[in-house]
Amino acid sequence: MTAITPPRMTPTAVRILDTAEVLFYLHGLRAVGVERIAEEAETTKKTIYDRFGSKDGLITAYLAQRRDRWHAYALAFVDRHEPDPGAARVLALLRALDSWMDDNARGCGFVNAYAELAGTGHAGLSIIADEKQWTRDYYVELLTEAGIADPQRRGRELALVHEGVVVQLTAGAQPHAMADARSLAGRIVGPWP
Amino acid sequence: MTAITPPRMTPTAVRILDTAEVLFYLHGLRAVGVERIAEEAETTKKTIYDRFGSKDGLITAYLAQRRDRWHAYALAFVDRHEPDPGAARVLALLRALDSWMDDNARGCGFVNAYAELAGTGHAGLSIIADEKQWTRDYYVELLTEAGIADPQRRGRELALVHEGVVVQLTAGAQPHAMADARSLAGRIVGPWP
DNA sequence: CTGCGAGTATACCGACCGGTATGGTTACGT
DNA sequence: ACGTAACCATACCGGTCGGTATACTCGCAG
Repeated sequence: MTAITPPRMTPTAVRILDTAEVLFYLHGLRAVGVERIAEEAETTKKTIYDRFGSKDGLITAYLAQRRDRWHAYALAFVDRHEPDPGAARVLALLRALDSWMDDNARGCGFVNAYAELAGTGHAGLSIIADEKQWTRDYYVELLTEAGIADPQRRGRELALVHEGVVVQLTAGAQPHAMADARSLAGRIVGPWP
Repeated sequence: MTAITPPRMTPTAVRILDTAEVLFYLHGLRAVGVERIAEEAETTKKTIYDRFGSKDGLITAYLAQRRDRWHAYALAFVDRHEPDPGAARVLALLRALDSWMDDNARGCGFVNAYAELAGTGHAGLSIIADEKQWTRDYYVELLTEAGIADPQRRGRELALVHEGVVVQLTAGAQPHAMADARSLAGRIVGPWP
């Protein structure tokens, strides 16, 4: 039995993880050392290793927390802005992304993490795939409850646009990409010729 | 005058750059040390620094070479497979990406590099933006020569799909994403309701 | 009262990092 | 023949990396 102990989220562990989330997202995984996280979280390396076991453990916890945070954000945004099933509710998920990116201008944290983790057998890779699948599935779910035809395929198409716009806005240096994404998404959701 | 001396591409410099391109793409920028590049290129750190000045200089040269290689590949692919203007020729650019990714399964090297460089003032960042703009512009150009209406907007939409499918195929772990991208792109290029 | 978990503080480890220094060997153009 | 550019080999530099060890304080539950 090699049961993996999940980190015990003591108050200091919460502070560590919140600090790590900011730094990892802002500067990248390898660019941020454990010592710097300890300093900015006002604790010590010892405590980080007591709580998370290793830097890889901390990275995994970071990805899981970020995934959960995005899911909660998207769910709440859609429910609050478009509570009723329909095309507008589907498109609200893209608006959630737009709003989310106001505070996340460095692109998709999962794509960025993938860039540094792919090829290694890192535990965080499955969390990254998880997040992408969740967003695809949520589009499909919203299309289904809206009674729109062929929700699976349209959901996957919306997910394509969803990921594409993030890249264009950041690496692509295309500040108006969201408008294109919205109009394209509107046509994917709308009636078909 | 602080004229930047471009690297003199001696035979060894070519070997260094080719090795760097493979290693940087496969493992990431920070994950690969100068010493390892020297070993695998069968040369020495001294020569690397003589030719490229610094690791950042080598990274910049890597991005420039990769950009040029993709441009040449895309141009040649489209011309060879669909020499005549029209919708099929526009879609051939997406097929070029499909083919390109057979040997580049780790996603977009520029998006990956952006993940590690964003926020720094690295010279490579403008090369990344360059590449994204070139691909967008090429879509627009192909649409224009095909005589398709509203080529600017459709070009930007195709570029969205283009970037989106790479993310879904790699970080998204969605092996069938290319089929969705193709059918969506087909509708973007095709007649409008 | 005692034991324990949480946390602090600090020193340390070997390995590796980007980058430099020294010195020597070839090949080639003038 | 001589200078120069390209390259090789190796040792070295200060700094940082992930991770460990030691020793201490504090609050709390038995």
